[in-house]
Amino acid sequence: MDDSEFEPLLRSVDLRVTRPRLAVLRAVRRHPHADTGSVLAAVRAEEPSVSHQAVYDVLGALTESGLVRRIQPAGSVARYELRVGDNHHHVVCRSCGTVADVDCAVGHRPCLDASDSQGFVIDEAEVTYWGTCPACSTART
Amino acid sequence: MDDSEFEPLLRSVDLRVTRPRLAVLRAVRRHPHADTGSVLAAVRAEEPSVSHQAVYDVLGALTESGLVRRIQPAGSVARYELRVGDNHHHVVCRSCGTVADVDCAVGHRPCLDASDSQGFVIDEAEVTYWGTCPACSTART
DNA sequence: GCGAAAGACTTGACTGATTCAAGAAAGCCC
DNA sequence: GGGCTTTCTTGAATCAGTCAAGTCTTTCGC
Repeated sequence: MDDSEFEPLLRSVDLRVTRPRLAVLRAVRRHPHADTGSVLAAVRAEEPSVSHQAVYDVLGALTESGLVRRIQPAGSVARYELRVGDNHHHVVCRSCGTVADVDCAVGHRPCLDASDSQGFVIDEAEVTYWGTCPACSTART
Repeated sequence: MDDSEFEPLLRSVDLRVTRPRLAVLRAVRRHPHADTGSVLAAVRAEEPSVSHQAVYDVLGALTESGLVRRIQPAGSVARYELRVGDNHHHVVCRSCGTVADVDCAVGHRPCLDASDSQGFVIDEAEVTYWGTCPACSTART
């Protein structure tokens, strides 16, 4: 409900402050790992006239500027979360697709030094853990 | 061209040996990291009458049985490679989407022990490196 | 080898996330 | 407040992937 932090955030990356953008940021903060559809629904709860295209545009702009982080586990649509400074990773449930945050076991950037990078200039190492969430583990028993 | 190895492979996982399946396996071996469309094209080069649905079905079956591995970096369609025993990872070019193999820096399963797994039962840790491939690095200069 | 049962393939339609394009509206600097 | 630029709305299109129904193959017992 407190947008005071989002406004300067947007300005800091040279993005104009608009109602749709603030609404998207709020939605992403309240629903971590939400997909575009969920963000759209959350945004419309407070700003009914926002178009789905606007949400795509905004999420794209925020991702490009680094304010939000886009993740897309195999078999899933794109999901978004507020970019926080830490380099955390994600666990994805193979059964229901739920995503949860996981701090990296290694204190610092994990495995960032590939032994043989094939000449690629690597700038990020993304780790995705796959498994079964508590709910699905129980259900399967 | 030597299918002698694929036939027992299919039987070992209780899959019937069919022309489409052998063709898909050959295609995946010859084109590592190929997407479904490329696999379809390669398959049709030798088996013109194979339907696109068959390729989806076959890739699904092979993935499920563990003979091939499906990877899907964010923003990319699904890509496939022959499952080899090693636990290698991938570098993806942010610019052109090219995928290359990378041996893991850590000798064994990297980061598989998440510090806090949120109650998830984790069975795999997937690492994706993001960066710029040699060709795109050069082009951008 | 032969025939039945199960599994796999073909055909054709459909879904749903994401993107493209053109014009209207709003934010920002002076 | 005026005007330029960016952003948003509207509406259509694309494209990977999926669904469904019916036909053909592979397998396996005899």
